[in-house]
Amino acid sequence: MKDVLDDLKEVVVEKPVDVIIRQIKELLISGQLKPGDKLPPERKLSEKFGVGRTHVREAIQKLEFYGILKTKPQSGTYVAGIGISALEGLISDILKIDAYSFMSLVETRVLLETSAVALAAERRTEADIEKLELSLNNYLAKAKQGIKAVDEDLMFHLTIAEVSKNQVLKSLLLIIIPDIISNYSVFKVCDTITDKALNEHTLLFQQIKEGDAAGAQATMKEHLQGVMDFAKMIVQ
Amino acid sequence: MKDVLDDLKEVVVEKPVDVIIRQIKELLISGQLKPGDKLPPERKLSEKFGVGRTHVREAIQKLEFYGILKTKPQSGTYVAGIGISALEGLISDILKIDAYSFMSLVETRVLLETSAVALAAERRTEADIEKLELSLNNYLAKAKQGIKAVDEDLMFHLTIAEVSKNQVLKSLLLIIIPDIISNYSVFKVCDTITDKALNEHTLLFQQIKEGDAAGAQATMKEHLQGVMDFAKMIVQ
DNA sequence: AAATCAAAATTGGACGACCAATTTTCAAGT
DNA sequence: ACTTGAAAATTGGTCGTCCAATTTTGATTT
Repeated sequence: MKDVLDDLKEVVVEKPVDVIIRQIKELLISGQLKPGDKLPPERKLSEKFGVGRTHVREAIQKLEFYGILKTKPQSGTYVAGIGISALEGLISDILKIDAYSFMSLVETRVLLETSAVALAAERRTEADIEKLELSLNNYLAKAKQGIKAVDEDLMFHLTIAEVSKNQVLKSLLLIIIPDIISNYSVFKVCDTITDKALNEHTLLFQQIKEGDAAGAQATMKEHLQGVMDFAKMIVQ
Repeated sequence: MKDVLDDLKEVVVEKPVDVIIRQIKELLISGQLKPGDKLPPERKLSEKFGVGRTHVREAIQKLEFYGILKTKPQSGTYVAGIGISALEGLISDILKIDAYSFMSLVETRVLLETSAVALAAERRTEADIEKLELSLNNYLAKAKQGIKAVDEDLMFHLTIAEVSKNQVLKSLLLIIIPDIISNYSVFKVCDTITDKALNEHTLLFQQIKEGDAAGAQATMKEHLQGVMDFAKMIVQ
C-alpha cells in the first residue's frame, strides 16, 4: 500500500525560485538584459511574476552566488559582465545541478584527485604529514574492524586536497562530494572494505611523505579505478 | 582626494550572515551538533545570536546550498551526514570563497581545461564540430580587428568543455570563470591580443576535429602557459 | 497498559510594512 | 546656461506577523 503511493508522489513540483530563475534567464537570452544592465527593482519583479518579494530575493541570491548577478545595496541588482551565451548554460546547470550523471561525477573526481595528490606530494610540509597520518589512522582504525568508514575515507581524500595547497581544487572537490555520497548510497557502492583499499591508502600516504608525485598519482589512479569501472558498467 | 578615502574604506565589515555561519560552525566542531542532529528552531537561533530571523534563514540557505544542512519544511533543519572534520574546512571556504589566490585559480583552470580538451577530442560529434567552429569564428572575427574579445575567448573554451560531454567538468569551469574574469581585470592581463593565441585557438579546433586528444592537450597546455607564468610572477 | 485520535504547540515558509542609504528631481543661486 | 544642494522618490535590507504543515501532547477508548 505504501509503495504505490510513494511512486505516485514522485512528480516534481517546480518551486517558485526555479520559475523565477528561468524567467530571468529568458530576459537575459532574449537580450532584454545585457551585462552591466540594471535589473528591475525587486518589487516590480515580484509583481510581474506574481510572487512575493521573498522568492525574488532568494532567486537573486542564488544567481549572485554563481556570479551572474551583483547587487549593490540601496541601488539595484546588476548583470555581471560575462557573455550572455555562457549564462544560458550556467543557469540550466543550476537548475539541474542534482542531475549529474554518476559517470561525469566519477570522471571528474578522478581527474581532480590525481592532480591534487601530485601537488600534495610536491608541497607537503611536516605539519601536513602529521595531519595526513592522523586522518589515515582514523580511517584505518574503523576500517580494520570491518566497519564502513565512508566519511573517514572521504576525509582522507579531502586532507590530501588540503595539502595540495590549492584552495580552488579543494573547494571544487567539496562541491561534488555531496553528490558522490548520495550516488554511492543509491548504487550501494563500497559496501565491502577490501584489503586493497586499505593498502592503497597507506601507500598513498607513504608516497606523499616521500615526495613521490608521479608514484602517488599512479596509486591514486589505480585506487579510483574500481569506482571508475563500476561507473562505466552502470552507465545509462 | 578621492584616492585616500577609497583606501581608508577598505576595512571589511563582517556581515551578520558570516557571524552566524561561524557560530554554527562552533556548534558543529565542539560536538554540540552531530550529523543527523536537529538544529534549534530558527526563532531560538535568532534570539540566541541577537539578530533577526532573516539573517539566520539566509545563513541556513547558504549552508544548505553546500550540502551541510538539510531543512525539512515544518519540521526542522538537520545536519547532513558528512564527517565533522570536513565541515570545518568547508565552512571556512565559504567565508573566504572570494579570496582565492590567482595562482590556485589558474592552476585549476589549466587542469580542468587540459582534461576537457582531451575528452572533447575523443567524444566530439559532427554537431559539436559545427558548434566549435561557430564559436571559433565569433572569436576570430572580433580578435582579428584588434578588438578585445575576452567573452568570446572564454566562450570558445566553455564550448570545448561542453563538447567533453562531462557536465560536472563544465559546471566546475563555470564556477571558477567569474573569479578568473575578475582577477583578469584586476591584474590587467590579456590587454593585447597576440597572433599566437589566435593560431592556438585555430589549432585547438583542428585537433579536436581530427580526434587528436594528446595533441589537443599539449596545445591547450601551451596556450595557457602564458597565463600560468604570469600567475607565478605575481604570486604573493 | 496500550492504542488511537484530536487538540494544542511548534516550526519553517511567506507576506507586508518599515528603515536607511542611494539616486533622482528640480528649483534656487551664480 | 551651468552648478549646487536639498527635498522627494526609489531601492535593497530588515523585522514582525501571520500561515499551513508537522510534531507533540494527553485524554479517551479498548
